[in-house]
This record gives sequence, structure tokens and C-alpha cells, in this order.
Amino acid sequence: MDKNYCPELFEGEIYKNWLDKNYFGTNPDSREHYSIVMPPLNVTGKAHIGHALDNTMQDILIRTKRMQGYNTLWVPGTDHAAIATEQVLVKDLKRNGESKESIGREEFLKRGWQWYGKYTHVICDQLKKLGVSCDWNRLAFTMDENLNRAVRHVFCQYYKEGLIYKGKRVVNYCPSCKTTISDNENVHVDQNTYLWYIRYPFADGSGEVVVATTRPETLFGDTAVAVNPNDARFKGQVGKDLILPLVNKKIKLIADDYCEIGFGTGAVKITPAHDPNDYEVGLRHNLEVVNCIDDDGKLTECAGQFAGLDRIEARPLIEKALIDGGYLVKKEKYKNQVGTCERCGAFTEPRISTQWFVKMKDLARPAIEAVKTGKLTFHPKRYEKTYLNWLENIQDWCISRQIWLGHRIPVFTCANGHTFASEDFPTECPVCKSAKLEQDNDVLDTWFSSALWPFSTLGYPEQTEDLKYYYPTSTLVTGYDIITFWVSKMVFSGIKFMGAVPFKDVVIHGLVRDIHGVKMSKHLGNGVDPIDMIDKYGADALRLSLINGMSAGTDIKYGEEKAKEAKIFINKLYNASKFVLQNVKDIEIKPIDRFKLQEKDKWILSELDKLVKSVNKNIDKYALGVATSNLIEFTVSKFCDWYIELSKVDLYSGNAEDKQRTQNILLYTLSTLLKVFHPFIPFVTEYIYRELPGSEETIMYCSYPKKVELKGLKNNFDRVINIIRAIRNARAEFNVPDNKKTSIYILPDEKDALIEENLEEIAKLSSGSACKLIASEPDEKCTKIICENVKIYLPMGQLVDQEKEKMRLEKEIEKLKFEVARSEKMLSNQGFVSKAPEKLITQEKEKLENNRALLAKIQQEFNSL
RNA sequence: GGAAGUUUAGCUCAGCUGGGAGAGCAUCUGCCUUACAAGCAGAGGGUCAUAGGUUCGAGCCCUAUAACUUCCACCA
Repeated sequence: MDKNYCPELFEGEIYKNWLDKNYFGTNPDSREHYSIVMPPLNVTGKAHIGHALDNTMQDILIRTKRMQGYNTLWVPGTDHAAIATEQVLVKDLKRNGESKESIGREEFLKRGWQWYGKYTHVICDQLKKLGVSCDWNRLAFTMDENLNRAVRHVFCQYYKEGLIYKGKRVVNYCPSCKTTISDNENVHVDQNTYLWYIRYPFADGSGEVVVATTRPETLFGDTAVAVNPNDARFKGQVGKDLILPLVNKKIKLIADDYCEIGFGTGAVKITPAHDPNDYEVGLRHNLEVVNCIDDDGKLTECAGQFAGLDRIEARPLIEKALIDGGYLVKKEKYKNQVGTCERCGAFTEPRISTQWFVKMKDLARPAIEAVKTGKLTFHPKRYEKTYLNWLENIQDWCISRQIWLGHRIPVFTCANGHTFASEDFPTECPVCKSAKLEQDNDVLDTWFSSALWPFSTLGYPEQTEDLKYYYPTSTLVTGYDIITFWVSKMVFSGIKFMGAVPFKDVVIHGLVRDIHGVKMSKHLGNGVDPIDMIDKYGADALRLSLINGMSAGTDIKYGEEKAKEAKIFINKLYNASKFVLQNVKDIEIKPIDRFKLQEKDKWILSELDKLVKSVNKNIDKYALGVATSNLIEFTVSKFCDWYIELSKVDLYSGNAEDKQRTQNILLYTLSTLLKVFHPFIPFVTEYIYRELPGSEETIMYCSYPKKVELKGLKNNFDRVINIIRAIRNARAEFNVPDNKKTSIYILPDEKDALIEENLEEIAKLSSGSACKLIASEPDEKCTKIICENVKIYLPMGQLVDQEKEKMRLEKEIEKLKFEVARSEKMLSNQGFVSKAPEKLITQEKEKLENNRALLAKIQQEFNSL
């Protein structure tokens, strides 16, 4: 083994070996299953650090369950991310002077597939570097032929049941991406703008109504002005005609509750084509719908001289025209929120258009029930609120998108105008047999296909063996940002089409932010590239740094430092292993219960037992961050700091029996530790494990430790640890450098087997030249420590100063007096004695007694000085 | 406008059903001790956001307040 940990030397080789041996592959059998479907990664470019976190968590769960003997399936996959990919492709075309239209739909789709073919590898290779143990034989893609079948099947099912309909709605439209986007993709941002107060004169010349608007350019689409029916100011005026400025068209003044009395001027212009509320008002009052903004975000002919101008750019020109015409009353600063496209950032336009919708109310109900009845649990639980709140206020889901990439809506219209949905590719109209068919031009929202992910990847709509065996899956791991986008949709789809929730547990993690807590983005350049981290520190270090200290569902602040720290820790584990390996070369492996264990052995084994139990418990609770810190704590503070150092005594003493016992315990402890640790840091644990004497072919299939199978581990070794610490402390207080060895004399209060057994250990770990048991005070000038029922004498020669000793003891006495007083106060408190639990009271009493005794001893010591 | 989360050492965060404030990093001191200087040993450092309340006892439970973060929402 190399002197220090070099992950680049073995991670690639180990992963290749796992793949070659098909260790990740699985098929249904008689065991209990544990399955996860990977949230599909967008095939748009690179995996980011959030993917690394998400997949590390899943890998930890899968690897643990695999070692626990479950039949574990982890399905990897990618998503076609239609809008994003289409955008990239369009940009590419533009660069070559081409366009979607110029190359045609078929050719465009071909390029889409080329893109997917190329980048699927890239993203999968990145996941492989991370060490994920998913079944690559089953790599799925949301556009695969069988997934497309599932989509068509589901669509037609909905269609047949009347759950899908085509309707007119005001939807968010992105003029830059040229497609409808969902409410979720429409992000509201604060904007400093103005309120324009515009004068609308009555047609009969009897005055005017002033309206306030943030969007003067939509004036051309106005078909009414509304006031509140109870607004006294407009009494008798409702129903009269107004002149629409610049257009000189007559529109009516109407009364509608939507208009609030207190806001603005009390009158609001109604533009049914470009505002969802106005559209509703329009329906109620039977208003005309005038589109004044087209697909490109440009004003239409109804804008007269402004037709063809971009809606935003036209604004100042319109303002000028309003001023010139004497229509503008005033303009004041105003702050509001405006919708922007999540992907391209362009201002979105609410726009009336014909779209496909899924009726949500009935689908949502069982999905709500599933959580309320506990069939589905979120971890942490508070995210159930996000989920429920969304489903309880659900709107119909707009599923059509005006782009080319993606699953095309399987609805056809024949030459005679018959419209029908078809799961297969039809050749004739089922009504009139016409062979002239035209398919709907729109494609489905990407989430429509990912909603089916947990069963479409297992073969649906075929009732495959996989589907029967692995569905419902066990756990879904994902970020809180897509609970509404995705999780909810999988749940109602799963219930609807499979008759069961798609997973039992949903584990939610936070976002990985930069070290200052700012969201990572290309724009800010504050992103951390996971592949960079792997190249510099190794995949295990990246994994560990993401998981360690993570707490459920909270965002993680992440910087390169963390990966560096993790690597340093792994180096520690690596070196501890190296030490063990160097010392077990000549080992004769025996079960550890064959040996007569010393206290220190019992101590490390009982600590190991605690560790293993705690890690198991925390993995079951999905508290992976806690499990990780337990593992690190044991490795450093128990195994390395103490047991390895203690073991040196018996390894080098020349006593063959002691050596053999210690070798076996070292090996047992290390190998158990590696197994428990393996799901978290798979590479280095496999690498070391293979070097261990008596190891199996791979650590991946070792059985996951549940506890240390050994009785009688109770021990008192903490006394020795406390004594060693006390000596180290005293030495530091006297400024004795570590390289200056001194003798240690111990005078026990009574015969003390534990101390007798550990004299050499005490000497070794507290920089002593030797540690001797004595029967009476030594003659040398010593400093004296009283603790753990022994008196310890450190011969410090000239360094010992009576006054200093006194001060030391005084400090000690003060502390003890304080403690004693505290206990006494507590125990004399009637409320405490009568109400506190029995166990606590006896504990407190014991403490008081011990402290009193110790105080007496130290007091006596002080007096004798 | 509604909801959730956060507030503990200089920094990043733990802290379970209430029972003597913890870790890592950073800082300071001493050590190249035959696994590791990517190391070891030791030390300093906190009115647990604020104000009330419940309790024998509150970092933890309740109420209010403040600051920050996030999600949801159609107010011109």
C-alpha cells in the first residue's frame, strides 16, 4: 500500500471490476425486494453537485439493503427535458443559419436523438465515477419506445374516461421558448415598474373614468372597464360606453366584484386575452376576447401603428402616444411581481389559447388520502404539508406544449373531422375509415412521462415479472423543489394505473448551495463541479463531504474545503488500515470469543457494538448525516486515538498470546468498520477490504453488521482513559514537552486489577518512560493527581512548586465544592425529590457522594501541603 | 396575502420523548512518538435571537416579537 491515500489509483479499476462481475444487476427471486427508481437526470449536459448528493443517498440505501440480503433493484435513467433540449438545439441551428421550420419536424427529431445519444454517455459516465451501484442493464430514458407506449396507453385511458379535455384557458406563454409553460415553471420576480393612470372618456362626452395599469401595452386588448358594483363613485354610470384611447373603440363600463374599491382608482381595464382574472370577468360578462400580443411577443394589428413591435419595447412609444393624446393622467413608481420563464428568464405572457388539460380533482383525492392514511410517508414529515397543500388546491394540469421534442399527443383528426385518441399508430379513422389522418401538433409536458417513471421503467403497460415483483418501489429520494412537479404526479399516476402508491417512503433532501448559502448557478459562476471534486479528492471524499453533517431536508452549504476535509479523514482511515495490515501479516485467524479479552478489548468491542447499532438505526430513519458522523467519530476518536495506540503494547511485547489476541481484535474491528462504512465510501472500503486476510471476493456482498456478537463486553476501561487524560493534562500544565519522558507512579486506594493490567498502556499513552505501581508515597519531588480511586505521582523535580501545587488543588476544590453545592441544592428541593424520576434522583445522590469523597481526599491533600 | 424553515463558539452545524451546553474547522501552546505532519497531545472561546409563560427543572414545550431563507398565491 502507498504511504498515503490516493483514490485515483484504484477507484476506476474497482468500479470496472464491479461492472464486469455484474454485481449491480438483479432479477426477481424469492427474497424480499428493496427497490428505488433514480430520479431521471436531464440529458442536457453535465451532472451537477445536487445530482451527486441525490445519487449518493440512494447508493447508500441500496448498498446497505443489498448487504442486508434484500433483492435490491436500483433503476437508473435519464429525462428528455424537452424544452431545455429543444432550446439548445434551436440555438445550434441558428448558428448554422438554419431553423426548426427549415429542416422540418422529422429531421429536427433526428437531431434530438443524436443529441441524446451523445450526452447520455456523458452523464452516465459521471454517475459511474461517483460509484453508484444501479443496474445499468436497465438504463431507462423517458423517450424510450416502451416508455412512449406507457405514455400513449395512459393518455388514451385518461381520454376514454373523460379526464383529458381540450380547452381555452389563459396560460403562461414564453415568447422566447415559444411554448406554453406550467405555473410551476413560471417564476415570479420582483420588478420596479410604474402604474400608468389612463383616462378613458365616456362616449357621450359626460366625463371620464381613470384606470391604473402596470401594462399599458395591453390596452389594445381591452374590451371593458370594470368597477365594483358597490362603488358609489360610479353610480349610474355602469353600462355606459367608454372610448378606448388610441384605438377609439367603444367599450362598456361594467360592474364586477373582482374590482376592489380601495385599490388604484377603483376602475380596472379588462383584457380577457392576457390576464386570467380578466378572462374570468370576460366570461361572466360575455366580453369579446381580443389578442393583442402574438406568439413572438409582438403586438398584433389591433395595435394599429404599433403592430409588429415587441410588447416591452413598444411601452415607451405607447406612453408617448397617450401623453400626446392627453390620455395619461400620471405615472407613479410601483413595485410588483411579474412572471418569467424558469428556463430562459424572459417575461412570460398570460395568454388565451387552446390547450390540453388533465382534470385533477378526482386524481388528487386518493393521492391526498395515501399520505393521510400513512401509505406514503415523507421524511422529514413536514414536507407532507407542501405536498398536501398543493394537491388540495390543485388546478387542472395543462399538459400540451408547443414544441417538437417529446411525446406527441396521440390524438388524430381525420379528413372528415372525426377526432380520436389512439394508443397505436392508426391508419384509418375508426368512424369513417378515412385514411387521411393528422396527428395533433403538440407534445406532452415532460412531467407527463416522468409521472409514470416508477412503473413505466419496470415494463408497464405490460404486466411484467419485474413490475409484479418490484412495484411498489421502496423509497424515493429527491429534492424538495420537485415535490409538486414530480412526486405528487407519480403518486396519483401510480394509484390510478397500478392501484398502489409508487413508493412507501419519500426521502427529501435540500439543495446544495455555495459556501455562503447562495444557490449555485452558471450565471454567478459559484457552482462546484462534482467531477472536479472527484478528480481532486476522490469519489469517496465527495460522497462523504456531501452526507456528513447533512440534516434531513435542509439545504447544504458546500465548498471545496469540505471535500478536502473528507479526504483527510479517509486518509486517516486508510492509514489506520495500513497499520492493521502491517501487523496482521502473520495472523492466525480465530473467532474473537476464543480469547480471554482484556478490558481494553472489551472497551473497543463495546464501542463498536454501539456504533453498529446506531448506524443501523439511523439508516433506517434515513438520518444518513448522523450515521456518517457516528462512523467518523468512532474511527478517529475510538479506534485510532485509543485502540490502535493501546494495541501497540501487546503487539510488540513479545508475548505471543497477547499479540495473537490483539491481532484478531484489530482485524475484527477494522473489517466490521469497513463493512458498516462501505455504503458511504464504497471504493476505499472495498480496496482495503480486499487486502484483509481471510476476506471474501468483495465487500459489497458481505452481510451488513447488526451488532457485535459477543457477551460480557461490560467494562470499566474509561477509568484508564481518564487517568491517561489526567496525566497528559498535568504534563501540559507543567509545560513538559511530549518528547520528554517521565516516570509515573500510581498508588491505588485498594487492590486494582484494571490498573495493574494497564500499566504499560498508561505509560505509553501519556508519554511516560514507565508506569509503576507503588505502595506508599515516593520520596521524589512529585506533582500529585487524585482521580479514579488512585493517586498518581509525576516526578517533576525542580518544576514542582509548593505554591503552584496549592493553587492547582484549590482550583480543583473550588470546582468540587460547586458541584457538591449544586447537588445538595437539587436534592433539598422538595419539588425535585417528589417529582423527578427515581433514576435521576439516585444518580444525583451517587454523584454527590462521589464528589464529597473526592473533595475530602483533595482537601486533606491540600491541608498536608 | 398564505405556509414552512432557520436563529447555539470567530465559521459550518449537532444537540433524541425537557434532567449539568457539543463536534469539525479556525486560533493559541508543545511535539517529525516506528499507521497517518493530510499527523499527535493540550488550551482558550457560548446571556443557546429577544420578551413573556408552563415546570421542581427549558437550548428543547407554549405565546408574542425581530432578522434571514424558501415554497405557494391572479390583485389592476
